[in-house]
Amino acid sequence: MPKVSHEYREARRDEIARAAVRCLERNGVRDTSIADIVVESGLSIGAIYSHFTNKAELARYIVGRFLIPRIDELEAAGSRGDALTPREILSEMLRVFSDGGLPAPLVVQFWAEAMVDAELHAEMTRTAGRLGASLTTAVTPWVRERAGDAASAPLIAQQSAQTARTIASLAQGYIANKAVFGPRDVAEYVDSVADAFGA
Amino acid sequence: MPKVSHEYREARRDEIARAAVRCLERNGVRDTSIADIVVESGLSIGAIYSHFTNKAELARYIVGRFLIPRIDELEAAGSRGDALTPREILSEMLRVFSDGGLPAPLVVQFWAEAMVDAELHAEMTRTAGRLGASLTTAVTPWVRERAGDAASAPLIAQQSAQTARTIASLAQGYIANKAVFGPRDVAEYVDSVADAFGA
DNA sequence: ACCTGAACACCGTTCAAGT
DNA sequence: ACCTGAACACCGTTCAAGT
Repeated sequence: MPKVSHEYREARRDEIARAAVRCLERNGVRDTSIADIVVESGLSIGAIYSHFTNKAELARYIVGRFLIPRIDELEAAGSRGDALTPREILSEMLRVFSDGGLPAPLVVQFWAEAMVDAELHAEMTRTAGRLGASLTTAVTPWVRERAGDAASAPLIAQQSAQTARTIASLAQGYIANKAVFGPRDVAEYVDSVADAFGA
Repeated sequence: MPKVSHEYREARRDEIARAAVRCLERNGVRDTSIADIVVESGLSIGAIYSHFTNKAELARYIVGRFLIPRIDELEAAGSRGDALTPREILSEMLRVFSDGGLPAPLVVQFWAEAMVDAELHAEMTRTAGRLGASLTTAVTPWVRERAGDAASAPLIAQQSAQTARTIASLAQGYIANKAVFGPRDVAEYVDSVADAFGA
């Protein structure tokens, strides 16, 4: 396969995906039709269907294309930092998700789509698995420090995974709450969690 | 308006709503059509449209009908209890949302619908407002106790509202996480939050 | 007043035909 | 190979007509 052709194809897919995201931000998942994306992109129905087998695959591409770089940022932040606390990891994660990321209502709509589209659910589980691994890695030093020398490696691994899932939950809680009730300062949220659930 | 007629009408709406919920639990919001509800209920298209102006109003009715009793339960629990901690309030709230309530994936799908349907969003904001008020009431004694005698009433009210929003966020986080990644024990989640964010 | 179901506008997707 | 757009099956909703 010639390289130029591959690059052209990727560029075309990106062009379509970016047009789709503009529609999604304007009207939400439910109210953007293929016809809207046709108009926004200036292409034709057939052109879109020659690059994506269906609307769900386009959604999957968008999730991968726009979310994975953010996960990479988080992973980088996690691996360069040393013994970050869950609070710091959550703050970092929400920073990644809030400024310039996909808008919160759109993230919630993707969750909902994933409940219904098995392929999208698989794609999300895959990306979320990477995210979970990053979070687990990032939180392990903190867990080890608190557990003391007596703790076995499997115990630390299990506790790290559990804490990572909790951090992911709190991030999801922030996003869902923001989507339904409007914006909230990240620092205020994290402080409030610590304040209400501390000790 | 004669009472029997009103009761008949309410019963009919309930019959339709229950048939709809059976479809929703089986196939999700996106994959249940009016035609499905027609089959499930044994009625006709027109019968449904003579009781609900459209699909969104049916969704709104379902939210009100099935969620409000749960909120009332929570309110009752909050007002009979004295100085519950945020942990206890969150546990109580999740208990209400988990056993026998609407399944988590369905709740997420309703959030997504609300992003797109203004009327449903208004209905959700209204029910969520009541929930927020209940949570605020429930958490106020705890906030007051911690603040000490020096704290002014407006400060306590503001902090109670803030804590209530945080509890709601954590509940949403639990629901979203459960919907995407599968079930998790409520007590384990709450303990893990306290453990990771304590002190 | 409640209900019926054919009809309508619109949706995602396909596919024969063009370049 | 990429693209076109008419055609198709299906969706939510309407409405003239029945009881």
